[in-house]
Order: sequence, then C-alpha cells, then structure tokens
Amino acid sequence: MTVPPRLRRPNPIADDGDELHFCSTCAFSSACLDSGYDKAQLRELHVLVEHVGPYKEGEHIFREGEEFNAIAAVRSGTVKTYVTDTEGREQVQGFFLPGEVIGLSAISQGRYPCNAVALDSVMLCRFSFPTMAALATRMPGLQAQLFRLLSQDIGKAALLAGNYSADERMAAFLVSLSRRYAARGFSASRFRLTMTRADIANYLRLAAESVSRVLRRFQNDGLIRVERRDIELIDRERLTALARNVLRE
Amino acid sequence: MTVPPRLRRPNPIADDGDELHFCSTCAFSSACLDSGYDKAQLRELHVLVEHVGPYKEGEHIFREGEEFNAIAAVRSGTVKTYVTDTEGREQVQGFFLPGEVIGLSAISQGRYPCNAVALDSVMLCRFSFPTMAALATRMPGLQAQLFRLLSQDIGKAALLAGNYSADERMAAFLVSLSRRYAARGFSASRFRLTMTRADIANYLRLAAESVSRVLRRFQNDGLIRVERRDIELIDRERLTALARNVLRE
DNA sequence: CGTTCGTCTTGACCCAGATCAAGGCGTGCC
DNA sequence: GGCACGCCTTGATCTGGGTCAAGACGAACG
Repeated sequence: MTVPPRLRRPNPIADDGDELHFCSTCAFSSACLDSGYDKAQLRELHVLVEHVGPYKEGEHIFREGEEFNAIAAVRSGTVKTYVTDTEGREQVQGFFLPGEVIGLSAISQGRYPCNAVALDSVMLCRFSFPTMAALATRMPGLQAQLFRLLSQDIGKAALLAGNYSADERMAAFLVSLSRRYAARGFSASRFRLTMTRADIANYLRLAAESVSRVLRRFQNDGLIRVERRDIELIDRERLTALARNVLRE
Repeated sequence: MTVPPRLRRPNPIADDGDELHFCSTCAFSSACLDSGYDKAQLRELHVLVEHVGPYKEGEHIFREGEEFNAIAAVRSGTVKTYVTDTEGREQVQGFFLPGEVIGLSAISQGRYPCNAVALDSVMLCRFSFPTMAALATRMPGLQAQLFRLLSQDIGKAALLAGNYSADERMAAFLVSLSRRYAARGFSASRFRLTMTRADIANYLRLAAESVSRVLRRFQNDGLIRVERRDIELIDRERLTALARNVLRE
C-alpha cells in the first residue's frame, strides 16, 4: 500500500485520562468499540491504525501484485478497484465509499490481486494486517469482526455476477449507493456519482452508451432526476422493486 | 446444516499412542497439520470435526435462511450452491469439489445466504464454526487459514462476474474443474461433469443450448472430447489460452 | 474569452447469444 | 420389453445491448 508522504500520522489518541476515542470510521469499520475492551487493549488497538491521505484523484492506493501489508477503511472520498486483462482492458471490481474496507481479497495471496485508485480526494484509516491478526488472537471480538467483513465481501461479489438486465443492474447500483451513503449519515436520495459513466458501465458489464440511455429512460419514467454527476432518486419504491432480484430481497 | 441421521459420527481418531491423524480432506482444507501443534491441541482440533453423510443426489445440505452453525469440507461428491429469485428462477452460485469448503459466506449473517444441494453421493467433514472460531483465538495457524479461505472466496466470486464470451467462460470452467480435480489427485484431463447442462449454463450465465453448442464446437476444433457427462481435455494449451482472461493469468 | 480535451449523449446498425420448436437418446420403471 | 420422462442436441428466428459515428456540453487553461 502506497502512502502519500505528505500525510502519514498515527491515529491521534484523545487520551484525556479516562477515555480513548477512535475516529468514527475506525469505530464503524472495526467495531472495536462494541466489545468492551479495557484501556490497555484500546491503546493496543489504537496503535495499529494510521490515518493516511489525502490521495488525490487518479492516485493509486495499491497496485496489483504489490505485497500485502494492510487493509484500510475509507474515511472520505471514493475508491475504485479494478484489474486489467491481457489486452489491457480494465475491469472495475468495485467502488468503496466512506466506512467501507479495501484490501480484504489480498489476504489469501499475500499480494494485492487488484489495483485501487482514488476517484476524488480520499482519506483512509490504514490497519496493519499482521498486527491486526496478532491482536485478533487475543481479542475474540476483533477476530469475529474480521470474519464478518471477509464473509460479507464473498456475498457482495456474488451480486453483480447474476444474469440481469441493464435496468435491473442500474437500479440495483443506484439503490445500493443510496443505502450505503445513508448508512454513513449522508442523504439517501441525493448524491453525487463520483465515477464516470464509463466506470459505472464497466462495473455493471454494460457499454457506457447503455448507461446513458438507461439513466435517461429512468428520468423520463420519473424514477430519478439526473444532471451530469448529480443524481436524485425520486421513486425509491419502484427503483427498489426493479433491483429486488439483484439485491436479493 | 441438515445432517442425515443415518451417518453422523465424530472424526475417528487414530490415536495409536504417538500420533493423531486427520482424514486427508480435513488436513487439506483446514491445513491443521502444517502448523506444528502439540498433541493436546491436535486432540482439540479433532473434536470439532464430524464426518457426515452420505447425502444422496438431490438432498439438501443447508437451505437459505437456516441458522448458520457449521462450515464443511467436501470429502467426496459434488455440492451445488444456488439461490432462487422472486420469480422462482434458480441462480447457480458455485460447484464444490472434494477438498473445497462450503458455508463461508454464511458467517457474516449468521444464516446461510443460499441453498446447498448434493449433485451425487456426498460425504462431508463438518466443522462447528463457533468452536472453530474459539479455537482459532488460541491457534494462530488456524486463524490464518480461516482468513485465507475467506479471502480466497472473495477472489473466486469475482471471476465469473466479468464480461466474457461464451467460449471464454466455458473454457475457464473446464480448465478450473481440471485444476481443482488435479489438486486432489484426480485426473486433470478426464473427468465427469456431475452437473447437468442446465446447471452449467446457469452458472456461466448462458442458455443450456449455448453450452451444448460451445461444447460441440470445442470438440470439432479438437479441444475436447465429450460424451454425455464424460469429458476429456485434449488441447489444454489452447483451452487455457482461451480461459486466460477469465482466470487472470 | 476562445480553445481544447475529456465526458456524456443520441442515433443507426449489428451480432452473440437467447428463445422457440422439434426431435434423439438413455435410463429407470411397470 | 416398451413406455415415459429427463436430459441433451440441433436448427430457425429474434432481440437486448454492443459498436460505430457524430456531435454537445463543461471545466480547465492559456
């Protein structure tokens, strides 16, 4: 994992005698706070976190084949992961929003199996994985959380694998973004698409032109309002209905 | 996880004074043996394994929504996992051969997120997950192996998600089966397709007719020889070349 | 302020693979 | 044996979304 030299600092601990605080992203993604650790343990947990960034648009966080040393939670911004095939064509694997964790698929190989790039200005909470695994042997709550995170991603990866129409994929994509933003306290109905149409298309296994056409049609049908990268979900009801097969509900 | 009452027994321990043995499937999938445990630890590891089966063709091992209690390694036979959408259409998620582990995606939810059914006569090594997680806190090697297994599956799930042609998908499917059989000591070039054409098609997001046609064409081109469910890979070279984008190599 | 470049849209056409239809072929059961 | 039912194959046709081509629109920059 590449770290911009301009900002690399340990997670600042607010140690005011009685309490230690994690930033909300660390807390959210590692769920450390839920498990009732004592102060010594909290201090240990703190040292494995490092706040890094900002990565600016287009800057890589890690590249395929690099040695795996850390997973990271997104604090702000959007990260795209992708691979390139033998003909140099890009395949987008996922978009990671604030609170979401990148790098998990690297554990099994010891190397990152894909590239991760910032789509806008990105701040990360970086967790040294060897340290984390070592701590996990003494903190069952942390181990359980790691198992959960890993297992979750297996399920997520299976979603877009299905045999769905362009409309279903697009609806699922929008509903998913909406929910994920909402989970972190952002608006569920208005947000910015931080990725290009080409990225969306590639992720959904469509052509960029199809993305454009589907969005246009969704707007004509009163499902959404879209202007360049700003989008508003108007009829969440019907969008969710369209997405239900993809999202499995 | 449903266990056929006719056969449910603890992993028989060959405790001949000095050594404990795992069945090769347990050893292979849990990698317990690699980690230099002492005898007391090995005994603990043994009790979390249970050999169950046979499940006969069509019999379910677990169903979507059931409470998660165990992961399992396939000892013999083939397991298919699938989900059903709102219109009752099946979506095949994967096929699991001897040595492979089912149930990992259930960890995050505490419930199985899909159905698992035996495609032929299936024997399993069943690992109680709560017990395993508890042991893992004391056995770093076991924890690491669990992390590896989980992380591996994230990568696997991403494979068939890509934007590939029917030929590429089919070639990748055959090469993947071949390698997975070879890894467990079976022939890499001749094996039996234990699933129907419809299952293969569904898994590869094709129509059954397309599977039939592609296999036929592969045979005419001298890549394979296929007769009903028996298949022989003739030109592994060219098949692998066809599959290289899907398999990422 | 105009130029440029990347991004996005829109239309026309095309094709891989789906769907529909019609058997063939093994296997198990009466 | 012969009947029936899955499973598989093969051919004919159709279509969702890809591809190609041609701009439109904005943001960044001189």
